[in-house]
Amino acid sequence: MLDIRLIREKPDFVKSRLATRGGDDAARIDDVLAVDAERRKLETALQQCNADRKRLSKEIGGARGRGEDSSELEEKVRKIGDEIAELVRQTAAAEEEQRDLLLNIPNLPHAGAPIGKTAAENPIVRTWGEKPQLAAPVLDHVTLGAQRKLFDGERATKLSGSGFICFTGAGARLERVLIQFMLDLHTREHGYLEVSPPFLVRRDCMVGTTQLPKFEEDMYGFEDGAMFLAPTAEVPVTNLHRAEILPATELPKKYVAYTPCFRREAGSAGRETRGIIRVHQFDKVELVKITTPENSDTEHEALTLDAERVLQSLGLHYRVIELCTGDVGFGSAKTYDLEVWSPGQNAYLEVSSCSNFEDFQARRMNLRFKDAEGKNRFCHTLNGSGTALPRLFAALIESNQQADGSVRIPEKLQPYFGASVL
RNA sequence: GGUGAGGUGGCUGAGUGGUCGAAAGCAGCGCUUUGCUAAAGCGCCGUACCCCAAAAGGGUACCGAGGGUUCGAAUCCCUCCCUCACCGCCA
Repeated sequence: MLDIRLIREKPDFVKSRLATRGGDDAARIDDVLAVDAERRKLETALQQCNADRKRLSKEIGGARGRGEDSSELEEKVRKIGDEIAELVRQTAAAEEEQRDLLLNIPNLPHAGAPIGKTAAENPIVRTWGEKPQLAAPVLDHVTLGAQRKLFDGERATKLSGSGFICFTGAGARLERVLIQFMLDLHTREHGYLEVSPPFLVRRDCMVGTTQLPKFEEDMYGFEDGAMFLAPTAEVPVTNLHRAEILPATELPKKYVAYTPCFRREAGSAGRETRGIIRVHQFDKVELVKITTPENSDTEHEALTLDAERVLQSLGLHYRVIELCTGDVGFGSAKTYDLEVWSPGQNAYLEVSSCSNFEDFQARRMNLRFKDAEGKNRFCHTLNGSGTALPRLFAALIESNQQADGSVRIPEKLQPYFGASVL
């Protein structure tokens, strides 16, 4: 959520920053400003009435204490009471309208974000490793998975419908081992605290981390929208500190969490749906940082490197791209995507998205910290998916396939997996 | 799921209809005195929002949340959430 004061004080700046995203968000700024002006007018009138009532009510108390007649005063206050009731109604309506508007306005792109309209304009920041030299024919993960019986899409569909996957045998083992490998890497070498949060969260949490109200159709909700299956661990983990004021000495908070993630993927049927690339339920190991505004850029770079370490450790060729202003997500100011090379698809595949939300989520969650001067300020929140498991899995087996049809297990993973080939 | 007890400022804890934004204590900040650690006295010590060009200043709201009763609610009534205890059921 954007700061209403920033909008009030620098509307042109806000509009021009929003315009770099494309779309008509700039027009909404005028709507917000109009509602804000009206709201404040109402609030001032309401406060005046409240002050009058408070004063007169005390007079009534005093008069009664002295045994004097107060019926005239009471009549006066009764009238003010009616006025207050009406003003309260109007003020509440204006507040709600303002909040609804604000909740649907995206974050301002980071000052240094590359300007662009579509994903095609995302610059490549850096590239690591090289495409593996594989003997022809190069098989994709679907074929490899079928040959090695690593997962069973048909039977998963029998259980839950299309878009679900069931890992089996060595595949299930590899999946589990990747999770543990990542958790160990981030806790032991990068200083993250492991948490294992609930997967079901209240509606408030989904609003806090910007999934709602805009993307409700992509979420699995139930109990009349009161509860949701988390689409990413970012939701429960970031919300751990919702409505808290953290001591500055405790920042940055660094969390790593493994959770399954649930997404409807509404409207994406047929796109990238081959195999296990896009499914409704998948495992993910997520990194979350909560920092001060001063340190958020530095921490964001470090977070991205931490996520990259996973791919490096597994010897997977990847590149880092930065999302341009037209492609960056609704709540994010700045995002790096990690794209791993998929030999089977002969393309780069997004496995990890490292975003800096600045204070956009913190304002929604009322997540603050006490700075050196004792002032309460909003935190900055960052997260990077420490990698979506099925995609990592796919790239891993494709990149390590051997001429004889077996799959080599990367060295770092062997102690976890217990074998060198699959 | 049932029954009971509760939710008050950073913490402890008073307060059952009218100068209560809220006693007192602790912690914290400042000053004074004595002074080796330390002690005593005094003062300050919540958040959000609104008005004001800004500062100064003024105002409103907030005692788990939301409604209601009333001229007036921390205080009375209703609903919900949460915590604790016990009982039941159960992986």
